[in-house]
Amino acid sequence: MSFEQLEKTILEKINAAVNEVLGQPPQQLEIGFPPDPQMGHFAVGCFPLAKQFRKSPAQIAGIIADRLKPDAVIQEAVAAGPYINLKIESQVLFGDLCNRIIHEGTAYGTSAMGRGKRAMVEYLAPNTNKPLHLGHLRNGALGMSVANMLEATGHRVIKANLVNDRGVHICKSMLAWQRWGNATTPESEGIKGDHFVGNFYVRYSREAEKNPQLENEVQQMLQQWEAGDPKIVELWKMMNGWVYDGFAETYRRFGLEFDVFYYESETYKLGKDIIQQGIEKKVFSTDAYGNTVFILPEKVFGRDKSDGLKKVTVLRPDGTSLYITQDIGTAILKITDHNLDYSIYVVGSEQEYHFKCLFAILEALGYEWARNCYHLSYGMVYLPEGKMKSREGKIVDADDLITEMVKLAEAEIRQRDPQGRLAEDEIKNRAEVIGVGAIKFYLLRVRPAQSINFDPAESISFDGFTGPYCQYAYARISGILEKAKPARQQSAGTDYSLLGNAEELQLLQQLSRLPGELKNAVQDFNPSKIAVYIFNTAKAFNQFYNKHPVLKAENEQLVNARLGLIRAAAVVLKKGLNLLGVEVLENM
RNA sequence: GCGCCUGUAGCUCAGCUGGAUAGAGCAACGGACUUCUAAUCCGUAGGCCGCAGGUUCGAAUCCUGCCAGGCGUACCA
Repeated sequence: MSFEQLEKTILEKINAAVNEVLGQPPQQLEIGFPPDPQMGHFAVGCFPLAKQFRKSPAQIAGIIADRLKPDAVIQEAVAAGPYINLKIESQVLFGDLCNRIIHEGTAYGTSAMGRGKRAMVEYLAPNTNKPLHLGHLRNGALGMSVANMLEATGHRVIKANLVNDRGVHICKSMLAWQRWGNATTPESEGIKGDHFVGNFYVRYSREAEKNPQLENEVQQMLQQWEAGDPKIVELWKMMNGWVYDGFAETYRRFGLEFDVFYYESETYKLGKDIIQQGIEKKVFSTDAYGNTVFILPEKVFGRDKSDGLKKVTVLRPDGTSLYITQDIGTAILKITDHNLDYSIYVVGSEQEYHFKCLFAILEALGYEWARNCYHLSYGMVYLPEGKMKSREGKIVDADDLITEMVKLAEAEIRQRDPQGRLAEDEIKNRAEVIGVGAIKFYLLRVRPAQSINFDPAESISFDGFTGPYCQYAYARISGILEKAKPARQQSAGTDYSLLGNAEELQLLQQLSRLPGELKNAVQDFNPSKIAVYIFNTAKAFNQFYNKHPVLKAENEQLVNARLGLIRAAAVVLKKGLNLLGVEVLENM
């Protein structure tokens, strides 16, 4: 019997009891957990029945609890105020769930709710004039995690990266290299390509302060690029190539994957024809300045400062396009390229208004799927000194941060291995998994809408509510299972009725929650729910671990039962961490 | 001005589709390693859940108003 079936069985028994004692079946009751597992394994609040039977919830709970006699499933039913607390026979409670989790393995918790649905997760959207920073890491961690969660719920997921590879800012680093680069390359200087190019972007900003004339040169360069000037295009290709090499390294290291790349150099002219069609369909109009505009529906957007209807410009009078123009085109391109059911944009909260407008326009143009476009908005990452600004150098570089965290993890590993028994590459590998895991967990543990005040001291912690804490719980279990092997394989004859102490119950209850937690998390694109859940599960295991021996339990039957429990816990921890994009280690 | 987000322990945050005494981590203090990995565990201390009303048997949670902070507010991306 699965947990869901178990809950259903319990409700059926209660329904039957109510019908017998009170003369009619009850309205919909919900099953939950008592605050303390010692009180019972499940709880049912009787509030909805108060009106139906004109008795206080406590009275009703008492009547029902008296009627529920112990049987093969229910061990005990006790009324506690308005609640009925139920204890379940251990073999049923533990055995069924542990067997199921061990049997299903990584499939545990997954569902088919998205079967047949195709979802695109667009995330990261870097600029090719500078390296990635902490904000990109939050975006990347969110994007990967949401993609993982969608996959785990049966969706076919396409991960897309919309690369901002053109525009004045790109020309700035190009111009700087042209003037002061002396034909150097990332190879010749031994610098990662994106950093190499980023240095020229910074150089430009410095020089432009002294020499305003540079601004004109950049504009001129942009025009040459748009005109397809072979020399400029070649320079652009070469420098972007350097950047992509650099990005690829960071993607690999941080575990970011993409199925499709869209480049703005290829999409920036999209959307214009759609605007033309929209004009014919009278979706767009021309304003007093000659702009082609979309009038935003008052019901949703309200009115502007001077009490007029709000509008958004989609084409300038000279016919040139805007950010939103190409986004309209790209949105349509994505759908036609990949036959999508859902389109998810992982973009910072400062662009909420933009996406609200974009989706409204798409809907007005008659695209039904516009309702299945979601802006996964997330809060900013603030540094102790304030908002990150790359031009002022107030920034946390992604590569630097990763390297720093990995270094700290490495130091920690060496400290635990004073005799130097570990091989160098083993140390390096562990440090990488722990360091990267710590960053991802740190960025995902708060809900997306929350802005993050980046606290270096807190972010480098490996204790408490952190990735390494959860990884450590997994590694501990692996250690035990390793020692138990090969003598004991989980057998169908494991006697789970021996389990039932407070820590075992707490752990089991945690394990039962994964399917529900995943469903909740994916519904509002919120990986923090998984992070919190996995932390609580790791904690439940650690509490159990500290109080009860597994391999040295009183007798062989108990050893086997506890092995089954922690084997199931390992499955859940690994699954949950993987959903966050965090890897696990067998040893730490 | 308007829109969205945020306000919970010294700090960082869970909880927000209303239900049992408001939780966790960090920091502080005190304990537990001859026992399966102490990146762990246990304990102590710490709260007008921004303020004021309202709805309800019941409000951190829902509604209204106010206060404070962040982000945005077409013709940048």
